[in-house]
Amino acid sequence: MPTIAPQLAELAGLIADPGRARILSRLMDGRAQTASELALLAGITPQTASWHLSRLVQRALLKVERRGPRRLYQLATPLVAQMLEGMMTVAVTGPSRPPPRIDDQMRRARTCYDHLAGELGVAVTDAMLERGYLALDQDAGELTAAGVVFLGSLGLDLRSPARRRRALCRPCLDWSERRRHLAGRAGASIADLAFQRDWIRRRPQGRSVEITEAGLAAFRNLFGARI
Amino acid sequence: MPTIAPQLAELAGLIADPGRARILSRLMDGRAQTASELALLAGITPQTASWHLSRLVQRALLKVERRGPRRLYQLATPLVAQMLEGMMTVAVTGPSRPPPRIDDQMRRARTCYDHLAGELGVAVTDAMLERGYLALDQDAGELTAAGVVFLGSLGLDLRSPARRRRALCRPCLDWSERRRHLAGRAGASIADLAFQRDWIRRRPQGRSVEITEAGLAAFRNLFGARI
DNA sequence: GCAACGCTTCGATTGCGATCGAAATGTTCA
DNA sequence: TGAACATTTCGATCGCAATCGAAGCGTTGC
Repeated sequence: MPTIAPQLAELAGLIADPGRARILSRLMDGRAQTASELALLAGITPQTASWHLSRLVQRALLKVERRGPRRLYQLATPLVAQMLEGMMTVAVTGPSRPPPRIDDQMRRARTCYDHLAGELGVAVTDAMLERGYLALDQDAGELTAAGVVFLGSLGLDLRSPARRRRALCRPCLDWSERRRHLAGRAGASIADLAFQRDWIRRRPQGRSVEITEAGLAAFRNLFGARI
Repeated sequence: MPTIAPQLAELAGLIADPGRARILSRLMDGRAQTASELALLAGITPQTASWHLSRLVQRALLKVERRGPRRLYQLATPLVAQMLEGMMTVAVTGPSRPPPRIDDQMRRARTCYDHLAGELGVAVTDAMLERGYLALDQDAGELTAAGVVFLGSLGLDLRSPARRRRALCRPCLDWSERRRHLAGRAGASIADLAFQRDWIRRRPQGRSVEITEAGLAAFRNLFGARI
């Protein structure tokens, strides 16, 4: 009875190394990084990092792009990000885990591949739930008619890719807040909007984002988020 | 900058062993198995299996229940199943992976923790999509009004747990068919129904299920599934 | 063409985890 | 209480993968 267990084990083994795990979680925001940057981040020498990166690329967890003499690495597909997101969720949901000391900026606001996470992500999601724009349960979610109208008023048309379908969303379990927040196409659209309108800015390194003055006002007034 | 990378690596390391991976994928159907059965399945001695199982329990991937002199192991939470499902998806989505030889029965019909998968799961999902009962995209899904009515006619009331919310569903990427199929509360309800009405039966071992004569007729006539 | 730089390949070392035999523990039933 | 059985603990062995120094490769720019 051949199963996929060997492939599962192989995949897990690729993530099981601390250095590779650091690299992968750093790339969770979808941006690309050079090999040197990743080596520095992972606390290993460039040659070791190179070996790790080549394995990750070969197994198609990462893709690489040559930019001049340097190579830029990033997650191969959103599917990989989603998988890592699920693993992180379980990783912090453990039994009597020592409370994971998480970077304050990271906890405050960050991106989770394509959508908002941290206190900001949860606050926005809570506000949308309260206003009846959204329904989320354990493993599925739905934008209400009022929600479609609301996002439409912000200039987001979530019907664009496939007009026969309504706007779709899914819940993502936040590993710092241990609360569900909005992901999926709706979540990604809101994050895009926030960057476009300069409500949030990426910090030079790390996945955390900075909430601007305008952003704080927008999230509070437009969304009703308590943040 | 403390991150969750170490915990991610530790978790992955727990899945990275072939024996443990076999055990985990065997338990993906949510049922419990004894330590001996799992040892036999994984092809290792009972003492080695015991060591693996204790690690999995300690890290809260499994929970154990004592039934007389034997111990029954099963996945600790649905969250773990969902994580493994995501990993399996990536595990078979690799680049030039040698075509994973998958057990025929397994490919035909199986359960994925709480919902239908394999050809059967995909066929039922396709039929529901065609009839406009369902909308699925990359990472979210939605039951239409017609879908709620349809499932209601089968005796399924998906509003029960929380009446303020509509019936919710999510897509699950099938690792044998490489196609999306219905999961979430709606998917689980349909699978429950199928077991209750004896449309499908669990095979003594493994996660594959047998489609009964009545089941074949039901899936074809009631759902319009081409199977 | 040559130097500078980023990255990769090679080779040798090291440490940790998987494994199983042997023995201990625990549970049920007579 | 004692026998039968499932499971766990202990101890020793073994193999593999992570690591880094040194050297090689490839690209860019002068």
